[in-house]
Amino acid sequence: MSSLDPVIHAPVRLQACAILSSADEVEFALLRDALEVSDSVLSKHLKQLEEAGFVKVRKAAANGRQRTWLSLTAAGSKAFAAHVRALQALASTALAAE
Amino acid sequence: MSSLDPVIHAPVRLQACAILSSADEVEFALLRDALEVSDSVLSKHLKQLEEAGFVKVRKAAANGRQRTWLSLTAAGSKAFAAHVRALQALASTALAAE
DNA sequence: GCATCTCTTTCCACATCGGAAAGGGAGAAC
DNA sequence: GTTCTCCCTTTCCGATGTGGAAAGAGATGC
Repeated sequence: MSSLDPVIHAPVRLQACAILSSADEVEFALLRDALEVSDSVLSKHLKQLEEAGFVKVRKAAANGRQRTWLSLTAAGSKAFAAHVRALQALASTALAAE
Repeated sequence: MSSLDPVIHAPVRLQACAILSSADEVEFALLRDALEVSDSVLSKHLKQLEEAGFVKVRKAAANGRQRTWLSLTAAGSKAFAAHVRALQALASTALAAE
């Protein structure tokens, strides 16, 4: 019945996708702080999203330090949007009773 | 950061709450079929919701067979509504970028 | 009694998760 | 040019969650 993608549904990744969908690119450290997770935890979640083809990783050995920039792929945006729609469908089922 | 309740967020329980919130009472078998899970799986998820104070179980040894009726408690409705609001907040963050 | 229906509980194997710590890899410092 | 530091990655670990199968339990119906 459900079209809830488990790769996206996990709280950390769901919120990561929401943040990523709100900007072209987001820095690793910014995402880590926003989600309030450790480096390793974020890295592991991003790996899952990347392996699912939802996130693109860009390493920029930019001015001085190296930084990692994350963004949703087209497939990622699409999957996230579908996920949100599925959640909204759930919620509207609920709201219909009020 | 997140106000996503893990007891509610798990897909099976999230959908169970959505269904329960759309009716006064729902029969065990109907919920099981709607969620497409086995008896044991539904029973275990309901137990978690019950222990969290979100679901009330009513056993009706009614006409012939015994039936189990489920409903959200006031706390359950409140928690589910809060959860939906948290999800909507996430989604709106995302939509702001479009 | 004995079977039947309707859950509930137990057992088990497996996946997921987070934290700590060790491991790179790329510049910066000296 | 070796060492240091920064910025992630990966590994290791224990804890938790999940589903399926099967046994159990409680209330009828025969």
